[in-house]
Amino acid sequence: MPEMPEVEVLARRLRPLLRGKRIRHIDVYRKKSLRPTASTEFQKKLSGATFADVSRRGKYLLFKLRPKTSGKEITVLGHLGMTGRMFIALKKERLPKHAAVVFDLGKHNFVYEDYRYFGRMSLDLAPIELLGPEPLSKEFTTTFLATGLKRSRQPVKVKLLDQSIAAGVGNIYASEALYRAGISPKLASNKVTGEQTTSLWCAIRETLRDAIRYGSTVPLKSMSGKSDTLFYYGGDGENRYSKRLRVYDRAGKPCFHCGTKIQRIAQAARSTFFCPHCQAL
DNA sequence: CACCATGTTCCTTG
DNA sequence: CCAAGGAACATGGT
Repeated sequence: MPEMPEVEVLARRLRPLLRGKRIRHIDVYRKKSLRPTASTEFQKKLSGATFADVSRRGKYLLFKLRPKTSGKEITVLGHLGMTGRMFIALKKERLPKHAAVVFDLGKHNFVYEDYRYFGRMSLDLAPIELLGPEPLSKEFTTTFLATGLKRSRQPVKVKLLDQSIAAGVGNIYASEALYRAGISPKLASNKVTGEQTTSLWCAIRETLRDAIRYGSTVPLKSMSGKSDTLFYYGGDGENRYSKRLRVYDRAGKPCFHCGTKIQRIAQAARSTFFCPHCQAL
């Protein structure tokens, strides 16, 4: 689920569903999913609190809550890792096998589940201090991007995953943005020209904006077919969105622009997809 | 058994 | 001090 557009769509979906809901009780099935916060502290601080807002920063979700007794607002940070999901379900519905934390909201549960447990929910806000600007905000300028790229010899695809460059860009959209910009993922960051920086800047923003729009218009369905898991992810499908991802997970398939076979390579132990013709070095 | 998977952090090496 | 590479975290699917 979890790159910036997916998290943004999730935040938008959760916001109206959680606002005003009071937490009766919290079940912690996986204490490590709250690291570094202790489960006792988490439960004590949040039991009786009311959700006031849900927002996003990079790939992190921010839950704002009003405490039970008057006091200052509480912020809970959420991260979905690779496989995290969050959704609202009727209490009578069976919990998923890998439910990590479940908030009792009365008639409904707010469920955080994550079968690989790379994600987390915590009261520690330190992670967001290290993030670079939001790529769709005015703080993210071509100059900022150029400066970030200039002092690295890493391949530009690898550098795009650095959250201090543009918060929220992940492995899928890094490949997608480079394809749109016509830049080889292997090009060293400090060799990216000024002109290329500008097209990359545009491509990052277009790619993310399009992905948010896609997620905002497509019905988010569950994999189980039961409750709405508020989940979306997927490459080529049979539906009208089949061209949403242009290179990611399309190794061996023809480039939509020139027909050349899309290539998959490994960079920093992660897959990169690109068109060797449209993104020549 | 092998290799792959939307992410981050820690440890080592240079 | 920093940049870069690799492993670890954990549970699957193919």
